Amino acid sequence: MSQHLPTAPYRGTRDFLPREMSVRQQVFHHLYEVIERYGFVRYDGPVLEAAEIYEAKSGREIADLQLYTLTDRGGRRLALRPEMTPSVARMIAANANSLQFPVRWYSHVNCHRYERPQRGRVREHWQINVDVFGSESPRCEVEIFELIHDMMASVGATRDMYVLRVNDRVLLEGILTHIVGVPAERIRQVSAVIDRWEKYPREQLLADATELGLTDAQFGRLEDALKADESLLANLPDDVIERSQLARILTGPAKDLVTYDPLIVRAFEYYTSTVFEVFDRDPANNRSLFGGGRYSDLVGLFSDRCIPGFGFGMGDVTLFDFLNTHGLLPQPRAEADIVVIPTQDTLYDAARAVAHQLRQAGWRTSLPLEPRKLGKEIGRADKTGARTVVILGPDDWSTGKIAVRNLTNGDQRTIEVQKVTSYIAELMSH
RNA sequence: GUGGCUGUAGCUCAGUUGGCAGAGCACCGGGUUGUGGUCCCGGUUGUCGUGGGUUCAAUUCCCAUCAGUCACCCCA
Repeated sequence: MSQHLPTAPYRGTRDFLPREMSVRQQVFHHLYEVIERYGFVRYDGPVLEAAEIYEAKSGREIADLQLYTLTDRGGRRLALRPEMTPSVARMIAANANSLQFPVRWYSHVNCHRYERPQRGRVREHWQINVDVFGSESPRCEVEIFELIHDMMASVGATRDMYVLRVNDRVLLEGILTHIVGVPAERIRQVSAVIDRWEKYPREQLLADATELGLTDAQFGRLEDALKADESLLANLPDDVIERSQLARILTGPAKDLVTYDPLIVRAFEYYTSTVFEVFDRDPANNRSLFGGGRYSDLVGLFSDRCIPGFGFGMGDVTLFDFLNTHGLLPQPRAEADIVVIPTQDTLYDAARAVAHQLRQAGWRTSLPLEPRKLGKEIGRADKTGARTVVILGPDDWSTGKIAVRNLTNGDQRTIEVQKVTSYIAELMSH
């Protein structure tokens, strides 16, 4: 009685078999292409980092509860990266003296968080990270927002399927300070209440606010402020508006890229002004798809230089839920375009030569590895998705000919072997 | 970390007044020797998630545990 190891992947992690991988590759290929079209260049980095880089700025929840940590043989405390932003900030700091700012960088990496798996959330996810470093200009925001819409369009999404909700912590702070009258030391806690605004009943929010020292009148002003549109910004002092990149966007021609929403807060502590989240409009995925923001100080963890960053992370789990919900997932790609089948084992080397010719011409071509009856082999070729089979039989071959069968419509023609690539090119073109 | 639901062949599932397990699909082979997608025939596959308990006997009842799933917390 043998005891085998489990075949299931570790909880919250996923195997990607070729069929799923094909779908993923197609989707990500579209995204990479759009990102690179904006002039972003790809980087990568280690999955292990010093645990400290997350404990400083990522937020208590992540550092205390969701970090995979380990101690190496030298006693160093390490963590599996739960997100990429601290890593890229580290790389920027390390290479700041040789980079020409601003830089546009992107990556696609796996990140780990120790969480309880459920819809939209696993323990290892694959996240695309897109960041601009070295510019305070609101043009960073505009460029990234435009990029996001292009990325969504590239995978088939239309603007009615999702919404890009944007806020600015500078504006939020201004509202809390100057309109609601929240003391500076309570801003963060009140922000956390706002983060939960859409999920909690009003009584709960009121109770939380009261506990933080807000009067009923203040809570009323908070409610009104959070319901208001961008006209509210007129009530804020000039110096607050001055410090906000978003305020300038909301009054300019790029305004229609985003929806201003004072409820967007985000948990990462390192965000300093603009914050945004993309939401699926379908109620089946009632959570944010992905998001990002502006962080002025993160590079400062590693260096005296102050290099601002602005960017976002897009995780695969929520993205694929979105694509699935909207029927936007592509079909897996066929394993091969063409299968070359010898009807007798003695014709294997001849088939190999024909296959080689087709591969030289760029076709994905496979040969059976085990001898089988022709009918079986054609059936197998069909199931793998090949649209064409080339059949080598002794009679045809002795006169320099082969049979080419179109599996889509069953048409078959016997042609001279020298013409195989041009004939198939013609066949595949429609 | 908290709570609800679920756990039988590779997949989707059926299977109780407790008696040593089934279907469809998939996979493999055959229906005469070089022609698939339909049809017919045959075959492989399960410690009934795991460990205990009750019982003459448990897939079926009880407990625990693990896993999946949904919600909460939080977030991507």
